[in-house]
Amino acid sequence: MRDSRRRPTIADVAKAAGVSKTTVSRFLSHQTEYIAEETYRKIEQAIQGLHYEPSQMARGLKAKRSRLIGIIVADIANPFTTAILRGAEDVCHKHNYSLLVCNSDNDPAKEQNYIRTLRSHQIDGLIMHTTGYNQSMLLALQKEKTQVVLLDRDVSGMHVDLVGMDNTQATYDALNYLVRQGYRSIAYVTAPTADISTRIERVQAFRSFVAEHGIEEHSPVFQVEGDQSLIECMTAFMNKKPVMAKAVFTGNAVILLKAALVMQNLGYRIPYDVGFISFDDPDWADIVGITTVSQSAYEMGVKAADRLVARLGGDTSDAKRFHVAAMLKERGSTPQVAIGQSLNRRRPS
Amino acid sequence: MRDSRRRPTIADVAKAAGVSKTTVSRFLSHQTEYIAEETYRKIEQAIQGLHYEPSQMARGLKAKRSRLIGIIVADIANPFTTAILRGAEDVCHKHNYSLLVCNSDNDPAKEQNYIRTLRSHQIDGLIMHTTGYNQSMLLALQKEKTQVVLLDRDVSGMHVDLVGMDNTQATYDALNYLVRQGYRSIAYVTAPTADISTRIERVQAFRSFVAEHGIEEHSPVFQVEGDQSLIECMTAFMNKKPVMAKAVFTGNAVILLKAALVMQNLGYRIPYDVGFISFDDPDWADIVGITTVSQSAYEMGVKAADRLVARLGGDTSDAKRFHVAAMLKERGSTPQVAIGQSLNRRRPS
DNA sequence: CACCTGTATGAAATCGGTTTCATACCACCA
DNA sequence: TGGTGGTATGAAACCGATTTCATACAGGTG
Repeated sequence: MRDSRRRPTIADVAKAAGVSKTTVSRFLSHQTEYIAEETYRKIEQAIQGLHYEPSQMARGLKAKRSRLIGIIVADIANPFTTAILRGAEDVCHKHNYSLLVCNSDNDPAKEQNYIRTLRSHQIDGLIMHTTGYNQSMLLALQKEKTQVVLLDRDVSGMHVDLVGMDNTQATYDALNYLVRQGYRSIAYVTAPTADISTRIERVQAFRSFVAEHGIEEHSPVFQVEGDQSLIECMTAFMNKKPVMAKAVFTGNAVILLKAALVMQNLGYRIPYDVGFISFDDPDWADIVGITTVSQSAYEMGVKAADRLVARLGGDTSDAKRFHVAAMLKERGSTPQVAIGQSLNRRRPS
Repeated sequence: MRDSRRRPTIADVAKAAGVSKTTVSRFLSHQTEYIAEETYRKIEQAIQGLHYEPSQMARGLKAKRSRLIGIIVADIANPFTTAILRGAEDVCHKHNYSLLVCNSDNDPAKEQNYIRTLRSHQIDGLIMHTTGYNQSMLLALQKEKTQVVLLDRDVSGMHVDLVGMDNTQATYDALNYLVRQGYRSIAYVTAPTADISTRIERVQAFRSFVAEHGIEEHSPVFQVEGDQSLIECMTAFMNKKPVMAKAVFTGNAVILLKAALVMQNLGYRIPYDVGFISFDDPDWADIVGITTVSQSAYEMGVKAADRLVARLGGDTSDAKRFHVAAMLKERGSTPQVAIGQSLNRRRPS
């Protein structure tokens, strides 16, 4: 007599169906070629009757597959991350994988910790939105046949698929647009670049662009950490002479929000006193009217998970870089201004 | 000779340290009472040298604990959900649990599917932001000693901890505030209530309140599904005579955003033509200036995970309901208006 | 009839840990 | 000297699946 407080095992099913564990196992893994119809039905009934569900743990132990995919994201509060999660989750679910979600908070130590945990759970694959610091652990993971796909950010020395975007191109596109709109003093505001490839590439692109266009003197890069430094940077930027059409270009939606709030608190109005553009495209950009460089994060999550599932399915083609398209979404925060037009240019009466 | 492409096992460690698997296992589970200092050191070194990490799969198989906690959320794109995830993740990480995140999309069938999957992964506990329909499966899970904590939404007949808020009270607080501000025609806009307890409670509270205050005639409840029906509802509400101070009360941040956009597209301005208030408190409410009923979702996530961890730690006290405080955050979208004041009351020149 | 082949099934080993039970050693005591 | 008890360790069973290998039976062939 089985009691219902214990999960049924394959042995219970075997007994109920009057066959051996082996046969049940064959049924479970769809090796039905040599199973008699009669037997098949009996097993089917036993499983239904017992509400049997095979244990992934036991399964994975022998088969060395857990059907778990780990994903380490840098900041779970960021809408960019959320969209990625949704994309990855959709794909994983479709292929019967489950997602172990970890939030590194952009902290390399926490990230390392999570890599260990995920390894202990025998994840089949890992989607990595990395801080960029844990190269050696990732290489070791890879050597143990755990598939890795990098998302958005690169890790030097890793020869794996990467799904991201062309940051240099996107930065140039945004800046070209701003210049066309008449802005000649642009501040790029980002979290500290640290070892994060995306941020580094964007800052480099920004610096090249403003140098090429001769506006580097009025176009600073601010690496801000914490609210106080943001306030100081914004204040300094807005006070800098000579007054001319200024715009703030933020590196992601979290900073965008903070920067916009700071501006508001300092008494500046968007776009009357300062233009705004940002990487990422949070859903609220629509209602506030912020021009953005949208990188379909959902698509990135989908693509990364797709690549991982393909690798797990035996795809051994060369590691590749996949770029999702960046799209400039023009909204009210970057109106056309006369070149060199000064601050307070169109504040409504 | 072990090759580095195979993960080291406890047997490898035992061999390297010159002891038995048993002793290593004791070391791993901190039963160090009877381990000689010399032995302890040798094991420690072997583990370090091999980069050994015990397999949770193998561990869990015998010990019947996976150190996995499942969480099924209704909508991963909702900032409310994100905040919950962050809270739950923080707690789980602290207690060395990992989070299996599933997104039901408010679809009972998908939810059921996920419950099965999580069961197959032998989760130790489940945090459930439920569609409300899968009571029997949850009861079965519970019978198998999987701890369940409900989040935000109730499931009838389940005797487990629930972390949520006092929806009736919060609804009354918000409506009392609106009435004090002078609004007499309030539309409550929600996704279809279906079997979701939170939504049902709020709608009931809304109906009671408007009846008690004699404003039910001008205060409809809209259960909207899809953008088209939202447009129709908003149009009807704004056109309804007699014109008087109107406000829209949305059931969550996702609908808030949609409704606000619809209003904007219809040419109405917030708050000049219509007041806005909403449940949830997305980060962008600050910059747009939307008054909200904030229910610290992060705290809810933390509390739910805390309860679950406590239960897993052996807490067998009676199932309880935990209410996080709701807080009215007054912002620009609900200015004081003269009672009965009509539409377009303060549109700026 | 002996032999082979294809079909259908089961016994037992295995995965990497934990747990139970046994035991060897030493010190101490009567 | 023999018994007792605490310390330190290991052999083997076990968890619930998969996988390898063996085998029983039916029907066809020379």
